[in-house]
Amino acid sequence: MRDMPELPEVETVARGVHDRIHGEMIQGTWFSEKSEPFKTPASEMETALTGCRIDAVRRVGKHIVFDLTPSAKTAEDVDLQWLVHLGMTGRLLVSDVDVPVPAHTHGILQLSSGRELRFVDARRFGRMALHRQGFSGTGREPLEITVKEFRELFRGRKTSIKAALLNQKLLHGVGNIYADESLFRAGIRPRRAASRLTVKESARLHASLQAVLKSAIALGGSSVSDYVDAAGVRGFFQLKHRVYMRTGQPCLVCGSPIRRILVAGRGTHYCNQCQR
DNA sequence: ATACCGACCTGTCAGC
DNA sequence: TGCTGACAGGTCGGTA
Repeated sequence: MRDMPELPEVETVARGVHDRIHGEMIQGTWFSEKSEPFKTPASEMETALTGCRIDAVRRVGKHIVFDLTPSAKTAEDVDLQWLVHLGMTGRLLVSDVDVPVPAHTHGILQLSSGRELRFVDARRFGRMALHRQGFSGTGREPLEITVKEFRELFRGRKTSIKAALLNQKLLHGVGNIYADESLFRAGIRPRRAASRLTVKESARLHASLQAVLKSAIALGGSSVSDYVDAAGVRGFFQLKHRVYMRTGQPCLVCGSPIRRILVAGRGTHYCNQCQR
């Protein structure tokens, strides 16, 4: 089981990084040669970030947003933000400078406390970028959307409900694990057409999605320090998930074997008895 | 416009 | 034992 940063994990990381480094100044930066995956060129990030104060670190969707105050304020940079997306394998570490830099480190912020914020990402699906207009994400926040708005997201969508849940332009923050888990808890098959959910079903899905995300955030809280300071999440997910990666194992509700199919190109896990 | 699919990238693991 | 290939998936860009 690998760590796959979705909303709860990103929330956990963002809170942990905020608690450790907010208020610090960025005294310098380093970015790896492999700058191709970066949305903003490394030289541009270097120039913009150096001298900034980190006011806050927070989550928007699956993005980690650093709210910055530049040293020499210009109108252009008043709302400067630094965005980090962890992709599949990205980690943010707060380390003392004498701690060896891990393999696959692609970005470092040198902080006024003498520590460093390090972005480590073996697979390089992660991204770093500057943003200047107030980043609000690509879609709606799953934890804030009302049940009525939630239902309206899927109106006219020919695609499956699972694909719709994963579509970051509709909701942002939901990934493969929480899509499967919330559909199981709502009793809805992943291949159901999004536009065909009944009012009751979309209400159940809204409730179960929020419940599972909140529950995972609560569990993630205890993993914050481990995650940020050291190696990574040691699979606190398995304790909670009921279908994800449980192919062939008995459903925890009815006992029938959990099935695995491909939906929207993703491994998708569900119970054929409990989900209709 | 919406929807779908392959590419990106490398660590892990099953199977020989 | 050691190697090979399939697999994992968030997002983006190309195509239907």
